[in-house]
Amino acid sequence: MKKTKKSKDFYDKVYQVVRSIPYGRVTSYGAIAKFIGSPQSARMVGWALNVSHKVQPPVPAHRVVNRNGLLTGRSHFAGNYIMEDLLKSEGVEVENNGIVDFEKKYWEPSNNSLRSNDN
DNA sequence: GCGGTGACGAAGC
DNA sequence: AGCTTCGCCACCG
Repeated sequence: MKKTKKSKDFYDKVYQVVRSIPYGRVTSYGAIAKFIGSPQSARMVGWALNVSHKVQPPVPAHRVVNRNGLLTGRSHFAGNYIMEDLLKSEGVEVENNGIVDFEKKYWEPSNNSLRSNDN
């Protein structure tokens, strides 16, 4: 009964990592892609997040921004304000479509964090 | 089955 | 320093 995971594995990993993002933290597509094993496949991460809205438990895609810290995918949410509003609600300051102190808020995916949240 | 596209990223110009 | 091209691979027509 092998199911030939194919790309499903990639998607699943993306969701796992994104869900593991701590409150008030953000990460980048490339970081997730790299963590998965395809550092150049950052686009696939974005595509995975594109369908993440129908995945459950819900994936906090608003915590995922590009490597610049810009909210590039905000227009893919229910509203253009959703992503920014959610981030602000979590204590992440957003200005000019970008995350303030992105380096401080930046969270890098790690296997340790997937098992238990102990930073 | 192929070409165009994409919530990215890095390199090239 | 800003724009363009390539790569990556899955999805859509």
